[in-house]
Amino acid sequence: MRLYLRRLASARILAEVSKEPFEFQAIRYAANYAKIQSVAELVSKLFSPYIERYRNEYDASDLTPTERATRIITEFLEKNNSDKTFNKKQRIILIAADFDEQTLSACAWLVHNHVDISCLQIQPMKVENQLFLHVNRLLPVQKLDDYFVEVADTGKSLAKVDGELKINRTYLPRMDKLFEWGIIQQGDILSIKGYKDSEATAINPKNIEYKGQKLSYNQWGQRVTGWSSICIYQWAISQRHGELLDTLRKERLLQDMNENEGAKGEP
DNA sequence: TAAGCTCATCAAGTATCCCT
DNA sequence: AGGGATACTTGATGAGCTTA
Repeated sequence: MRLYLRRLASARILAEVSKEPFEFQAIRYAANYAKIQSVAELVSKLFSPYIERYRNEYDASDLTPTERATRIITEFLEKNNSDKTFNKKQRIILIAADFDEQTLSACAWLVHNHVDISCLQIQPMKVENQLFLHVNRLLPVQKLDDYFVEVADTGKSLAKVDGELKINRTYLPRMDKLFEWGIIQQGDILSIKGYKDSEATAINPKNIEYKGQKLSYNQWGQRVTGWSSICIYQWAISQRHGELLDTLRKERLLQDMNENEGAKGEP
């Protein structure tokens, strides 16, 4: 944490020295780092020089900075089960004691245009002899809708049986929501798990192009597998993410749930 | 024997048509 | 235009099968 705060301070100083607003600096960093494709590239361009420079922060050992950097990153990715999704998506989180109106306005516009950027206000607090950090998420704003528990969130939906409402099935987000969340984008390549030559290009939430033909997602899945029916989310893999759509939407739901709980738990 | 996988079934959602 | 009936599409579910 200490190291992190010092880096934050460095970034702030850098922003002040360069006279560049720090939100734009963050975007520039995200865009630059988005080009990094592999752990080796990350190690050689960033982490190894960092270890070389701040050698005293690490325990003495026989490892070279490159070996040490590679080991740290690989262990981190394995521990977080992220080795297959390494640097597939960039997220910008701006943290400061306060934000000026121009920064908030620029970030709000980016959020509105589906850029994954958040503004967190962090203020240290002292209550009696204890120190706390008060974290307040300023952007994206918490919508009233986010506090409603939807049918999908409960994991079950209601169905009419013999004139009575009964809980009978789960209802998970569908293609339109996956597009809205950016999990699938126009032009993304999808394939069916275990089926060669099943690659197709996403057109919109309704259609996908497969071998020059515009089909629904289900039609595509049925055609590739030869089955009479398919739950496409459990079979379609996004090449960009390297994961099943079902996994991706569940991860997103979990992330939303955690963020909501975090926001509700704030003082 | 438990866990995971496959795939058909069928309820729910959506689109279209037709009647008023 | 509105609403009811019908057809079509979607996808959660669970039975049966396979694997460890």
